[in-house]
Amino acid sequence: MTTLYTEMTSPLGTLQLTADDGALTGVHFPGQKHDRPPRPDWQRADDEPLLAQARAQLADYFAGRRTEFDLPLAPSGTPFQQAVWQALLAVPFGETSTYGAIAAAVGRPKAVRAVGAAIGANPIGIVVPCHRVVGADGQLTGYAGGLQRKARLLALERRR
Amino acid sequence: MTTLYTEMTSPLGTLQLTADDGALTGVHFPGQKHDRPPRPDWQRADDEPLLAQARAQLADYFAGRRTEFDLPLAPSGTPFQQAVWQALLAVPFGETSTYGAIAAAVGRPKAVRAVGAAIGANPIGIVVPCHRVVGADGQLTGYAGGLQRKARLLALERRR
DNA sequence: AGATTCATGTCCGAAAACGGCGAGCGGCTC
DNA sequence: GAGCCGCTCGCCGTTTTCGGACATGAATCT
Repeated sequence: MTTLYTEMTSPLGTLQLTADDGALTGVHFPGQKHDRPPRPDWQRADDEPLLAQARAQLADYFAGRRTEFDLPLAPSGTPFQQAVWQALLAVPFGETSTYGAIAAAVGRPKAVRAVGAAIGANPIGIVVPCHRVVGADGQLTGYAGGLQRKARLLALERRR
Repeated sequence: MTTLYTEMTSPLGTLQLTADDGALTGVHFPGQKHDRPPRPDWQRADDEPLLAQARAQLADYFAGRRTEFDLPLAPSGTPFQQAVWQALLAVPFGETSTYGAIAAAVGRPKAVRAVGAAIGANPIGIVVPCHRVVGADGQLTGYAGGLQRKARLLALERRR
């Protein structure tokens, strides 16, 4: 049950990918909020099949050649968070949703702020498209990697 | 890093021994305060060398044939608790100490009640002789396994 | 229109409560 | 007086509880 990780460069900066037990568990910009700095008991594994595959799909995404990811995911979090992240996966490339819509989707229409917090804690950036959630009035309210990056991701998806 | 455990019968009731990674981590009377009920991810291992050895030494102790234990111990706790439990090991068979004396021994002469709490949380009963600590006036103030058992342990040690 | 209120899960820090104590003090007995 | 309770209060690490801050938004009130 060792944790494996690798890194890659993207138009938005370095990305760190983490995998546990055959499933992707993290995609972070180093230094972002809630990031997971590599620990000594982790093992760097650039050539591990899953990590290599993830890196390739992300590269394709940034190059505009891919709109969906096909990877085994295993983010760790509370049941509520799991539900929220699951709901995020249903927001398609190029579209956006709102915190209220996600809250409704998980059956807690009033837990809007809680949804905000859960989305903020999303450990698998980009692949779990937390950047596609905006305020009810369309405003980009926040992003763990910085609003700048959120805007550029949305622009990238709009461009197609 | 799997947890192994076994059981044995003693004059004071059933004892449950737990071991992790080559060292003893617990000796409990099932049902006592702060006990650790076996979990599904534990593995019963009556014949594991360390556990068998511990069982034998405890049997000798109850039979009056042994006054000291020789086992690798690894109780898990806070630094303060570790210090207190370490100090307990210095109280010899047949003698008693007081909460105040232990407090002084760990360099916190005034942390008497804290010492009481730490001793109460001792995960390795009998082997780490928390039963040898009594009140300043000689009163048996408490024991996770019940005062009854504390009294009988002290009687056993006095008998020799 | 703008300001205020409230609902809601999780994390985090602060604050309070809780003990397997023991010294000190005031009253009581003889 | 000299002991002997018995009460009160300070001590301190750990655990539990509590209060706020958050990647919000609909409804209600000026």
